Amino acid sequence: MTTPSTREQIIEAADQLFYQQGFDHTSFAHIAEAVNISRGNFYYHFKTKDEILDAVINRRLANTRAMLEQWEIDGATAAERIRSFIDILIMNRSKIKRYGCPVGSLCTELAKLGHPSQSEANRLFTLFRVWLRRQFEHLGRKQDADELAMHLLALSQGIATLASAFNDEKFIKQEVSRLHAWLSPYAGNTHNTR
Amino acid sequence: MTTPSTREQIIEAADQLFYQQGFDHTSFAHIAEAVNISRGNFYYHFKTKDEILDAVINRRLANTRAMLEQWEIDGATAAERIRSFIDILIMNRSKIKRYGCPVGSLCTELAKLGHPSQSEANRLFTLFRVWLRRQFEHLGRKQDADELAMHLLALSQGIATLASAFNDEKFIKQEVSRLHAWLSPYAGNTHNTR
DNA sequence: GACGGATTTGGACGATTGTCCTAGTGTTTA
DNA sequence: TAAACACTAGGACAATCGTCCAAATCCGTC
Repeated sequence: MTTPSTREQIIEAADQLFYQQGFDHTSFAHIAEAVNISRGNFYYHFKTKDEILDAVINRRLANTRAMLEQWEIDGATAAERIRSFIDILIMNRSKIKRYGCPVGSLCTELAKLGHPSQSEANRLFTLFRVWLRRQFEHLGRKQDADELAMHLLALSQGIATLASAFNDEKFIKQEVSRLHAWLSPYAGNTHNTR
Repeated sequence: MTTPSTREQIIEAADQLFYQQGFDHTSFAHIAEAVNISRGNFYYHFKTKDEILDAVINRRLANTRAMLEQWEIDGATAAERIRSFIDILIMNRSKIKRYGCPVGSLCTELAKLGHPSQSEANRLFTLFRVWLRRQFEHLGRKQDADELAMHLLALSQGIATLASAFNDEKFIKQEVSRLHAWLSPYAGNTHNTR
């Protein structure tokens, strides 16, 4: 068990703080306190705050790719794999209730700031979109696979937003049940190979 | 045609800027420039920035109430009234594409900031929720009226978020069509009084 | 033990933030 | 005309922001 490098500690702390407090509102002082280093130390590891943001986004991209690959390994059928996606709403419900969706809230904030890394952050959405699209194609929905993927993505976003606004975990469970019921007709009568 | 008071001009400018740039990132200087007044003038009209926020929220609450009442007047049936709600996604698609949903993005930001006016902002969501619930009750769905209302609200949120991230107006139209198709089974075979 | 590169510290910097005050300009009322 | 009031301009203020630097410290190598 090696101790993570300072650079990685900064990225990890920034990742969490950007999620919990937002990018703009998170200052160097906040991150420094979390990692327990001096403010001046940042310049050695990152030239600007935007460089930290890029590192955080890359970290999230890598984590997301790893997660999708794992689902690909664990899920025997495409329907099962899509259920893995739906169930992250349940698994992360506690944090979602407090801070919403990490992807959606970051993209929305960067859009409002007109931030140059906006397109990089949006790649997180694209990752899910492409992956989900492929799953729906496996379910024999070649025609509207992308539409179904986007629909599922959109609903997940909205669920996170409302769960946070109404501080309601039960709503998440309710909508997840709805989603599973919505998915089941697609799940049947196809050869669910990968 | 009377010229609006300075106070109202401030609130209106702040409303737009909070939507376009976010609350935290919008400074007194931004608003002052938009209204063309000196920065020092603020203190006469508003003691703190939070007071401006409250005024903006109240303005949005009033506007939303007026809009819902108008829909109540214009729509002959409950289904027609719900369609009015769905169609704001189309009407505002240009701004939604750029800045997302004004309600959702504000509530998400205030939640991350831990801002005291968070609950006030969430009343905007409640306004829509209660109104939609009543419409679904009119459609004879007493049992799950609230669930349907929340579902519709959530999907609208997600559509706005993704349309903004992917900079895609066509996606809005696509999802609105889906929504109308989703609604039509509910719309039939009931007495659609108000 | 001495050297040298990697890492960290604490603080300086100019700019910007929200807040607050005083002086001044208008406009209405007596 | 004079007093009272509503409103505005401009700047001071302490704090905080992101950025940047010089000096100190750590640590492995000769």
